[in-house]
Amino acid sequence: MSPRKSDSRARMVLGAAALLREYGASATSVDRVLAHSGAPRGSVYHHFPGGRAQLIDEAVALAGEFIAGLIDAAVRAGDPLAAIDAFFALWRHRLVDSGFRAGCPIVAVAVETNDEAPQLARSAAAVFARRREALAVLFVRHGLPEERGRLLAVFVIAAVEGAVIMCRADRSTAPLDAAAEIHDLLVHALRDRPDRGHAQRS
Amino acid sequence: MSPRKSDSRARMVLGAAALLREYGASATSVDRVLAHSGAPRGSVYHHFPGGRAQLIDEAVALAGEFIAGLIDAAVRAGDPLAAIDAFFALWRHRLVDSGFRAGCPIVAVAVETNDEAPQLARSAAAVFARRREALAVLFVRHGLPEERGRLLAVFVIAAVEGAVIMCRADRSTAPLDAAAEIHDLLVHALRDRPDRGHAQRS
DNA sequence: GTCTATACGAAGATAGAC
DNA sequence: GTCTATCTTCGTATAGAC
Repeated sequence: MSPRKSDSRARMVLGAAALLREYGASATSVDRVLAHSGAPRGSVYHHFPGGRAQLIDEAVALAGEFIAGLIDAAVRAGDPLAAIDAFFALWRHRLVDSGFRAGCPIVAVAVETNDEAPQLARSAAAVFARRREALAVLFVRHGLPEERGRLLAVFVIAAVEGAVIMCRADRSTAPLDAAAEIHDLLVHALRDRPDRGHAQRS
Repeated sequence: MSPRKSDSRARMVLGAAALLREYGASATSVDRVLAHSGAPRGSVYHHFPGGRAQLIDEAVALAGEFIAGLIDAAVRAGDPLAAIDAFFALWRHRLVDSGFRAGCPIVAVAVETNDEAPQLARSAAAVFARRREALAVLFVRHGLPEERGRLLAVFVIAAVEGAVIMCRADRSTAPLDAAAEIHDLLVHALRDRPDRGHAQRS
């Protein structure tokens, strides 16, 4: 768009993503993004005509694509179980490295979003959907039936996101470790067991 | 404490919990709680000397105990699997009834909490721990070994919380439905399969 | 693209009367 | 227990110069 690449614009989006992880969506104000990224105050609405909402939205898209891209790369590399392990390990390292202050920026936006900013909810939903699909491919490649792969992808994404939240609150990686351990058992069980009919729920 | 029971105080705590569910922690301002609960503005700091932080804290404790109490009641009633189904159903109904606006208030606080309000993180952690223990009892009663029951409790709580977040973003109960379906398979698998040694992760 | 200055609202919290 | 100011800080956003 611009005649030359803007450095401060990219730094603002990265800074916004970092603040989303550590402080949540509401606390990610324009002022704090500027302070964190060192970008100049005067050009905020030049780079982001949509104001703060646009900035957050781009940060969500960037952070979302980063994770989904990792999963895609793992699919191409061809070792599904190692890829899932890496997925758990990524969050574990982020938690520890940040002193248990960093969580998932997508979750932060999804939880704090309300009717006044519907676009942010849609962006968060798109990131979740993208991630689910990438992970489902991984499970199917690992030998699960397609339907089970999709269901399991939802379950695993949900469990990881929930575990990260609990890890932050507990200041411990124990919830994520427990989830990883159960996950191993789960994948083996779903691959080995025949698909019996299951009870219908109300 | 007071010579007679205060009505507006309880209404404020309930109102705060409702706002936490629908709008998140940062959006749960004292003003909004007052407007939502119809409580008088003048007595806020009489009832809550600790200010807004104390109000949120009590709302977290109240909402947390409500869910944990449901699980406890299910344990006493003696039908573990029905109890878990009810656990999933509770969230499903809350989502649908609120037009997919309501989430988990504990998650909201946990995600938005930062270093300036460390007590809130501790309160959220306590609620999660309480819920994990109640659910672990349920699984052990269902026939799982104690260690697996504890691990599975963490996993299921995490998956439900994560699924609720995704349901809100997607405006659909599909993630929660998928989690419930996988959960059935998981419980059966972990009860039936012998406890093999599993690979150590870094 | 970047600057300073400023308008405007909402938030938490306190003071002092009743 | 409840009322009505009021203080201060912080947030988004805009205006207009450079």
